[in-house]
Amino acid sequence: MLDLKFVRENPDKVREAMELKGEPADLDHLLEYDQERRALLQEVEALKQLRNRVSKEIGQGGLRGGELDQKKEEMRQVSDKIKMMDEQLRQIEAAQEQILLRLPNLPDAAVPPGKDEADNVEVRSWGKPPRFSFEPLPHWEVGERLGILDFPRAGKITGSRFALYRGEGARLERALVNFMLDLHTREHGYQEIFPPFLVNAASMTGTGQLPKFAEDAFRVEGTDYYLIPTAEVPVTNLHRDEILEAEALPLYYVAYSACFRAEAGAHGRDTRGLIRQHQFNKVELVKFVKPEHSNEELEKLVQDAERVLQLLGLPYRVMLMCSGELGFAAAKKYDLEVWLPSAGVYREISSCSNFSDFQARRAGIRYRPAPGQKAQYVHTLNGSGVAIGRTVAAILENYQQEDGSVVIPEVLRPYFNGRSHITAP
RNA sequence: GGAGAGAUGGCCGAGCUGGUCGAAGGCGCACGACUCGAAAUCGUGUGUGCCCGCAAGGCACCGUGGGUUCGAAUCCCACUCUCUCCGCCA
Repeated sequence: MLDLKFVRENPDKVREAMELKGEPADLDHLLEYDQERRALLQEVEALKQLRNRVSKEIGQGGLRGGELDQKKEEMRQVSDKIKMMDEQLRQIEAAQEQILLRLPNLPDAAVPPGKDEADNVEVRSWGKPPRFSFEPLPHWEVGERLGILDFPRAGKITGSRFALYRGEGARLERALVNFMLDLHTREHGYQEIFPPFLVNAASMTGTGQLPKFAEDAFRVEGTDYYLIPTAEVPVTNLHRDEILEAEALPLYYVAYSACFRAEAGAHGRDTRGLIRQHQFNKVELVKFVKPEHSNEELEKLVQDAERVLQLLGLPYRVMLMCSGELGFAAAKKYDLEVWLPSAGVYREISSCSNFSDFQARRAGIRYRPAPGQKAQYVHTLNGSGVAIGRTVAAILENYQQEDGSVVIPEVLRPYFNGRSHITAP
């Protein structure tokens, strides 16, 4: 959320941001409501002042019979009027809030302007795509031949866009979760969190999923609970409505969670394999930092995510997202894209964003810069460290052998009793 | 699921027979005094948001939402959450 005062004073900047991001919102009405609200507020506050003053007079007991009754009657009418105006005010404020919650964050100055992924900028790449002496198969075929992925059964049990892992496949998924958690907690200084997978509407609003993207989330019928689309939601909201001590910053958290996405509007895209699922696993990195450090913290966050892919030996590139690809809440974002040999393309496997104070303002996450000073909003960041399902896909494809087996990356072998291959039973 | 207790400022905690309560007291914190310096001690100060604005000022907030009243932290109703006990249960 943007600061209303900032919006009022810099409507052009807000408009520019909406255009750059392709995230339109009703700024004109917001500004109208703002004017209306302030005028009404002055009126009603004058009435409240009057009521407070007269009520105090009455309380002091100086008034006698007729005069007392007259004042009470007057104030009764004033109160009625106040009640009406307060209700009006409440409606304006609610309408205003709805628009304000739909205004996108401003892009960071370093973000390249652009419309779609063609305008993203490659920052660096790592590793070389492997050469095959045979035609590499897509990961779902590798997995199905090995008997470790079973999409037909997942479809029977639940429906499309769900996966079932079996045997070494299930173990691979679990190994990756543990490997990533171990790496980030032991070597990168993150504290492990295991959060609830269901959150309330306030939390979804705090990180920006609501109100704008309600159709992307699964909601539990008859409740106020949503299945989390990412651990970012519970972990960022961990400090909702809190004032943190300056010495406590920066805070680094890492969390494994299942993630649930309705994938509304994704009909026909990535219908096969593990790339786009309604439920997938992810290890997420979340940071709370002082505003002046957020961009350097983003760089470190990206490197922490890259480390996962490097240790797994998976070729990838780092892309700086252009304004149009930034999304609603981010000020700056990098994607890590991993090489998928079967399609011959790089696919997103991690997304690392600096949200500046956008989420912090929504969620009321502040810190006190120095004792006695006014609390101000922290900056929040998060990034996948990394998505598990897509990592499985990348491993199956990059490490597949001509005989149908898959080499287990060395760092994962401790989780496989030292074994080096996944082979068909 | 049943019964009871509670929710107050950065934290703890009074107030809850309605007005003198934005709220005692303590802790914490800031500044000052004392000191070579520090601790201890003493003094002063210290919530948030909004409106107006040169300044002064005003309004709101005591879990949330309603109600009663000239006036509500205080009374009434509903809801949420926390704790205790009982039941059920992985």
